[in-house]
Amino acid sequence: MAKHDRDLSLLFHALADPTRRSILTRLAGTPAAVTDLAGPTGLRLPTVMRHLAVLEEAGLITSSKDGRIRTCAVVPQALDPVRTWLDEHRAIWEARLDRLDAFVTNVMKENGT
Amino acid sequence: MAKHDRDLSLLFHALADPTRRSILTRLAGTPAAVTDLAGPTGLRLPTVMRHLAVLEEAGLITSSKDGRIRTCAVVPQALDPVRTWLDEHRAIWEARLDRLDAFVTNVMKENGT
DNA sequence: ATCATGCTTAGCCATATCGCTAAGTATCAG
DNA sequence: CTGATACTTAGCGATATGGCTAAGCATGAT
Repeated sequence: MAKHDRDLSLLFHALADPTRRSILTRLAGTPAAVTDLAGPTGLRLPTVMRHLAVLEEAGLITSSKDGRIRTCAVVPQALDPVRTWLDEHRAIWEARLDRLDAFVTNVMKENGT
Repeated sequence: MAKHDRDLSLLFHALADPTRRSILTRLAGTPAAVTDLAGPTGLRLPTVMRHLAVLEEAGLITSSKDGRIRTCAVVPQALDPVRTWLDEHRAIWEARLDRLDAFVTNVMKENGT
């Protein structure tokens, strides 16, 4: 439970910036070099590097250097914890909405969670 | 597309803090008063108030005051934009993983999306 | 009227974030 | 070797964040 706290915080924080999200979107189709990623943002290279570092720390992207070119690529499974958190909470929230709190409690008992 | 940018940033930022996530979790089952929410965090009231303000600005909770007690409750649909963003990106990312980009494009055409 | 309770506001401090420039380092081309 | 390219590092400034205390205000109980 509390174990994933840091992961989640890093992930959510990484996703909280429009520039970083646009980088992720741009990176979705194909891996790209740092300069290619910087282009459309209109930001300077060091600034973009920082964003990439944040994304990499959160585990959302990987990068490797070939010659003088660093290529960045997306890490699809990285979003799993976010998705899990979302699913759990949506379940509880909607249960509350439908006034089925008891039901949820029951399901959780059945799952042994 | 760019229209939801601010919403998403506010949402992700609100979710990036462990204290705020714990408040949301605590609030999942039942609405609660500010003091009740502050208790388990070990933080002072003004600090908790700030967290609540962030959550409310992001649309994740609502609050109303009855007498001198402010009661906070979760807003379940608030997570929809997050879920949407996640779904879209997971689709693209996994497509890339499985090298089935063409297939996804196809499905999207069939769905008229 | 008085006091306790529950929230609210104002303001301080430390640290983090996001942008930048300037000056590196490391390839690759000629 | 020289120069261009592609990143990298160092460090600065403005603003935002997350915590606090102290003091204020409104309501409920006595």
